[in-house]
Amino acid sequence: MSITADIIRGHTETIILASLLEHDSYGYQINKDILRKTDNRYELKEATLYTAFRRLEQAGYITTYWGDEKVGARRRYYSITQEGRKACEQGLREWIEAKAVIDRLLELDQWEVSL
Amino acid sequence: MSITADIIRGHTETIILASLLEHDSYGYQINKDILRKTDNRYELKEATLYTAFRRLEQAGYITTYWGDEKVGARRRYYSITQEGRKACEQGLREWIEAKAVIDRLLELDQWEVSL
DNA sequence: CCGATATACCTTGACAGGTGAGGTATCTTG
DNA sequence: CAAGATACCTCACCTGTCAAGGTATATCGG
Repeated sequence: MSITADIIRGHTETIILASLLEHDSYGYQINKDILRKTDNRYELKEATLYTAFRRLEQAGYITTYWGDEKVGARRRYYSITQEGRKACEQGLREWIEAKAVIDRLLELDQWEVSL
Repeated sequence: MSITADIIRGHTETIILASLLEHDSYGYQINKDILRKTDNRYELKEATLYTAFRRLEQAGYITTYWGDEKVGARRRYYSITQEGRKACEQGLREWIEAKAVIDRLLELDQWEVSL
């Protein structure tokens, strides 16, 4: 896990929201999805994940319900709300903007050859 | 200033180091440069800037000296060290990596059409 | 059957970086 | 002479991350 936390910090919520866009999911699964999508390069810490869920719920961006597993550990599912979709889109916009700004500031073109 | 702090958080030090790559500079100037480079979209808060300088100095990434202005307010200049250059390059690598990871997680391609 | 591992959830306290609010001093310009 | 720009700085507070701890169930090899 070479990616330092502070680099990702602030994107956590958008990442979680984005993972709920297509279908409801639960904590463990969301994290495994992240791991898979990034070819094992990144994974949220559990504490980070669950505190983010609480924030998102409080903000009205997600709702939650318990799954009815007959077998195995119980699962708490999360569902993105309409407001959550808006927030996700907003987060994405901010990401695109931030990316442009940081790229500009790090003057990527200066280095690209040698990296 | 639409870019939220947490999005930039963690890049501050790399941004400052990058601004010192070509020539020494001082706090106020560095911030104005950032403002100019980003077309007034982004600017570091002064408190953020100066605390970052202290960290960078402590880490041995920059050295500092007072300018000999005959007129106007005094300026404290900063100079990037060899280690600072390495750290900057490392920060840039991390940025490139993080960018790829976040892009993947936000599945940018899903949206790009509508954004 | 027992230990290890995977699945699945959760909380707490500590820590680090960002920042609002406050301060100092000099120079320019109307 | 007041206002604003230049230029520096610190402190206390806030927020997100995370190590460390906890709970419970299922599977699988030996």
